[in-house]
Amino acid sequence: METPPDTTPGSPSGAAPSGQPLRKGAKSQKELVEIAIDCFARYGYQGSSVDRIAKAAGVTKGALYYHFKDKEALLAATVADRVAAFEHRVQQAVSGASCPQALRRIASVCIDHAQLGDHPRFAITLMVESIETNAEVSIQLREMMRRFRAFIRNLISTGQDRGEIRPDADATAAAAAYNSVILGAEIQYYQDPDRFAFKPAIETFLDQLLVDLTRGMPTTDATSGGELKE
Amino acid sequence: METPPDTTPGSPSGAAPSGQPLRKGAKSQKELVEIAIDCFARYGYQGSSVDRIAKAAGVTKGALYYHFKDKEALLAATVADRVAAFEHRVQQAVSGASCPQALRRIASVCIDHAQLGDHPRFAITLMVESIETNAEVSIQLREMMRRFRAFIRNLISTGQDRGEIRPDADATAAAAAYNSVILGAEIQYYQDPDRFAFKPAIETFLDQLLVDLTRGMPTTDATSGGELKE
Amino acid sequence: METPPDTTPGSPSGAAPSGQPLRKGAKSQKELVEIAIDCFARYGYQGSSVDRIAKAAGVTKGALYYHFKDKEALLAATVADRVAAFEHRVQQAVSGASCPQALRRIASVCIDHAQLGDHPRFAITLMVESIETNAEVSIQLREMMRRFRAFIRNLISTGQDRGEIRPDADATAAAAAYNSVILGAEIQYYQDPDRFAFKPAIETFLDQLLVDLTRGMPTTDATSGGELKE
Amino acid sequence: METPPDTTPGSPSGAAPSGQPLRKGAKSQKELVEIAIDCFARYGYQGSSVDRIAKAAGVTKGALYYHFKDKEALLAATVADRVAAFEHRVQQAVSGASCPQALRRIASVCIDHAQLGDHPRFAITLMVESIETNAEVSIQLREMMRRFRAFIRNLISTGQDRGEIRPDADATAAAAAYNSVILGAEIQYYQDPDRFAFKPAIETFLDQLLVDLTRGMPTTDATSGGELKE
DNA sequence: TATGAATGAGTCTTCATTCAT
DNA sequence: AATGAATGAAGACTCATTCAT
Repeated sequence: METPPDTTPGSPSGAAPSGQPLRKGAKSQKELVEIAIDCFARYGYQGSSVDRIAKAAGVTKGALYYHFKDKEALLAATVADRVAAFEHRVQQAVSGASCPQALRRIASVCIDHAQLGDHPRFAITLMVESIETNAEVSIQLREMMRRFRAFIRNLISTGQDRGEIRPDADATAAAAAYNSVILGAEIQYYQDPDRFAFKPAIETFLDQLLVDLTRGMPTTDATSGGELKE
Repeated sequence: METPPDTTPGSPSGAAPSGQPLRKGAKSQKELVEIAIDCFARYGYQGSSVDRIAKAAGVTKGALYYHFKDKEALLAATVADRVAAFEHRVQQAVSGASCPQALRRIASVCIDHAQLGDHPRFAITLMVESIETNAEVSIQLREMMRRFRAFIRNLISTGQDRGEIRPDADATAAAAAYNSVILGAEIQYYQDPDRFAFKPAIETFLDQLLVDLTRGMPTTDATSGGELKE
Repeated sequence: METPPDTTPGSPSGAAPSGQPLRKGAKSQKELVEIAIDCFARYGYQGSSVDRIAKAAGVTKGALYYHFKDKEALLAATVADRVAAFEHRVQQAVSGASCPQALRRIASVCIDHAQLGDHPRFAITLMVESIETNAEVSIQLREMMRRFRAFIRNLISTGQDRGEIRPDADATAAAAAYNSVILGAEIQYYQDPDRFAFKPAIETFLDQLLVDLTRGMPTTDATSGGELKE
Repeated sequence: METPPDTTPGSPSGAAPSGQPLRKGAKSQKELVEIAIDCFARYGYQGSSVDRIAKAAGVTKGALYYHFKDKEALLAATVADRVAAFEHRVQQAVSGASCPQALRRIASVCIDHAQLGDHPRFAITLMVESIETNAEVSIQLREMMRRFRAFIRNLISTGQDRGEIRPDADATAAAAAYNSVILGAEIQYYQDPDRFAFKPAIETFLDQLLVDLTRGMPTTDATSGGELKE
């Protein structure tokens, strides 16, 4: 069970911070969080020693402790960051879309998110790891999932109100299924990126879901999954 | 990140073994594996110290090391056990069923498995944790998932050959979606057993999937998900 | 600091025990001692776990504990065995020889002993290791060395009485030097068997010693080191 | 096989370091090495637990691991230190001396070294222990011994070139004998400091050796071992 | 006579955390 | 704002020893 050393990344989020060039190893709090996210996503909380994170960031442990009370505080910061980013992204994706369109766009966002390696895997890894070992994080991530499911459910309900979705559909169950496919597909993709048919799995599901939800409704473009093409 | 102490379970497999009483707290190798599975499933590999497992089993660390070369060997034994059990269970479920029936039955088996707490969560927890930290286990679990997807794909292909499934369906993508819902639903269930609509999520998916796969085919009973009732 | 596994030796002392063929792994106390000597000689006391010795002997630890109260008792048995064997060998070598001859023969015995791998290294290894860690063994080996030095000293004194050795020689110092070369040469030989000139070192010393001790005495054959040829 | 606890020594190198007082029990890397040498010399590698060394140094195990990657790295540091110190001492001893003088001086250095308890026994203890258990250290010490033998051999060869030593002497064998006596005498001295005639043993050998090597050569003062008096 | 199973103390090592500077 | 040095608790693993059979 050894884990390979982390290749010290530069600023992971692309462009260097504008303005004053920070001195040797100096990192802003935000950057430390980004790097911690990378570690936690890859190795989990227990698998990421403070020293490993510090080394990946090119600073000493002391620097981390200067910015964060303890390891859990660092974790909390990363979780908060990821949750906010995810919800922001989802909000962006749906603005002004019909329900079917929104469902396709959100899925698309999740796929991109997972494949572009922003900080993929983070939520899933921590979700699984923290269920029995870190109540606070577990609750935060559970709440995030609840909000996400509620969001999807609302999307569908609103679609029903708008006449885009058949009124007798079970919005809660549909949302649960929707979430499940995305989550399950992501895990399989992380586990086996070369052989798991990531996008087809989600597209297949979406096609079926939308056929089902819009059965007997006036046709819209979005029903026939046009937007998921890369 | 404290984890509660494990309440020492009695012989987990039900009745005490009649006959020869071993030494104080003596446990057979098989029993040790069962208990280790419990721990790994709950706390992950890194979260399960050898001492914790030993205490849960009511033996000392030395006893564990007598039976297993090291912690990884114990892990390997648990993984092998779970993989075999899962595949056996799936085999059982499908014997003599039509494709649609088989897909419903396998889902049913997974749901029961997850809810009855046999040793739920084990595969998912280890799958996520081991991706970057334990190549051997990661490979074993990846192979298991590949086999499972191939199995589902074959089920569908066979269904196509038999005329149960529409011939132009994409068996690979359908299998990937099928796997995804189950996996994703399980995680959400473990994370939020009280609020996640486990069975409805999977049923909703299955109904849609089977409607899609059997479109234009002669109707069978299994299409209308009768068997998923508990 | 890993040590290679011991290749399970058969009966190391050559011929199988006459009479009843012992059953699987059964070993006489004598045989266990021989094997323990091998281990202790190679890896030292601390480096030879009871399990390692047992495995080398093809028995279980329990069997060792049946024959010997504890690990130290086994050690004591090996030390006693080696000390007795060494002193016996030396006694044999000198019987009926003149002092110079005896000194050559004893050296010869030591060289053969070291090179033929009877149980070489044992005394040295244990001597060095036990100085601070095992008073009993240390004393036993110290006594052995004292006896050996006294023996050599007596040999020389007797030689002086007999007129073989010049009377003003310092028998004690000569004995000390004699012992030193043998001991020091053995260590260097064990450490570097391919490159250390084992026999020449001792021969050179012996030649000089005997020239010195017999200075002004009537010449004997033994003075001119004939017997050390292999 | 119990070993007495080490009496925590103060700063072993004499006066306390003036100036900056470090943390409670803080020791410089150099000091840790000195203390480790003491322990290894006395109890060997296996007999010196990291905890024992740490306690002897008045620090915690963690402090040791802060400075040295693992126990073997600490060992390596001690070996390197000792080898360098020994070779330096020998170099010093011979500068500008004739061959016979040099041989006497080096012996003198070894005797002082052993008796003044600088860090005696270290090389011998580790040499014997590491032969089968630590290839790296074994090689380092073997190389040191080879260099030392070569050094003595060169000394003699040079003496031959200069006309101090008889040209038909076997320099290699003489060097081997020289080394052997010193090594063997040291061991016996460590084993039995009260009763082993340390200096006489070596002097006796040296006298004989120099008589032999300078046979037929113009006399020098050094031949008649004046300098070995304490 | 010997084994298989187990114990508990001890060993090497890691890690979260602290703190003087 | 950050570092270097250190701590102490915990973790993986070993080992001498015991004992029922």
